[in-house]
Amino acid sequence: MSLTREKILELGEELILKRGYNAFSYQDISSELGIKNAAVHYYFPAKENLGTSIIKNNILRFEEMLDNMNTREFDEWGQLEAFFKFYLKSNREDKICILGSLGSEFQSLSESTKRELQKMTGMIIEWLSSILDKGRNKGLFKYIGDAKSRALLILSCLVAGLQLARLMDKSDFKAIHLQLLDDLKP
Amino acid sequence: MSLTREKILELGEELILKRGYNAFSYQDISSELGIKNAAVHYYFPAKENLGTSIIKNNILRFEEMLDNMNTREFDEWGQLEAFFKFYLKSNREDKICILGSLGSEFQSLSESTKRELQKMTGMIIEWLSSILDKGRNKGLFKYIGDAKSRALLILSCLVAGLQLARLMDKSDFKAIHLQLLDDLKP
DNA sequence: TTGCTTACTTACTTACAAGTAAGTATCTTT
DNA sequence: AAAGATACTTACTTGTAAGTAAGTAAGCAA
Repeated sequence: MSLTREKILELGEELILKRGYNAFSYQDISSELGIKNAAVHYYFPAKENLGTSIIKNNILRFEEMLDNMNTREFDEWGQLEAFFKFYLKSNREDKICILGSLGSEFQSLSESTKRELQKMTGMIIEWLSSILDKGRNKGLFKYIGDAKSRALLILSCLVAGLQLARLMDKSDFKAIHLQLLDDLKP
Repeated sequence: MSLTREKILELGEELILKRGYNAFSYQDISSELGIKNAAVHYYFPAKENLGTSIIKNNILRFEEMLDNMNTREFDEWGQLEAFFKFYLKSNREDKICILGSLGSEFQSLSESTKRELQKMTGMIIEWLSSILDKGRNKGLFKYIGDAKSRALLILSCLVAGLQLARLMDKSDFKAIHLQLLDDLKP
């Protein structure tokens, strides 16, 4: 794997999370990395290829996180906290979540980028639903309604929590985070 | 007040809510309205003026909604439902909320647009906190924690609920909406 | 009736974003 | 040693976004 390619992916992701997909250009990437515009096109012929690859990368990292939690035998609280930790880090770094960033510009994305984003969102919701379901069955969590609705609600809180906290006050995310935890406690 | 100016504001808002601030141009507006590019610049010299004016307009409409609810003496449930109704309508129209749309591209906005967005968000959170507080004191609502944290959590659910529902399935927003209501019932 | 304001249009500039075609240096394989 | 393949650069094209300067037609006001 090429180091330059990885740097482009990393910086592209950072730009999406900080400024938004339509607010950055290949020039932003090439000048920051000290390469030429065409070098970015060499790895990602069109911007939609870069966008789609960044999501695929996120899917891979999500799957790695799940594998890691499985091998280390995290219980449902542990898994939820690991997931939350990811958002707490984003909050510290003034980044939002990729679902919220690309979701807000959804209609302006290419079909392949849209599909990849839907795939990733679907995976997260499914995983979150399953651990909420298992955790409640074990008596670890308490909540009203079905697991999928609760997963949608919690994920929404995290996604827009980052957006609102970046806009208003970083500490607002901590408040949301604590409320989410308290609400789930039996 | 000019009709053209109002049409530009309306269409500009729709474009922000459907595609995103950085994904539309003055050309999109002028061609749709059958006017020239420069006519849009006549009312809004720079794009940031348009962005800021759209938010100011939203603040006005929010204040009108509050006035209306006050004169009609809505109780706290009624006020909350009126607010939710706004989001349900956006969901039907495949629009997201202006807070989430501009919030996701926050770092790319001009200082005046940022300030206006912060003002609007602050007003909404303050209002939501106050009715959650009053409603709980009257025994209408039940929730854990302080009113402001609860307001942040509920607003986050609405904001990202629209984003996720547009991305995945429109009916997902209904699920989130019902959960929010159930969670507040005493 | 002259002049001022409003609401635009015409015609342009500047800049930048996206993308491409062709060339080149280096390493790698046959 | 010749022929790819890899990883770029040089130099360009095309399109579009943002913005502006100057002009104009219509209405209204003194």
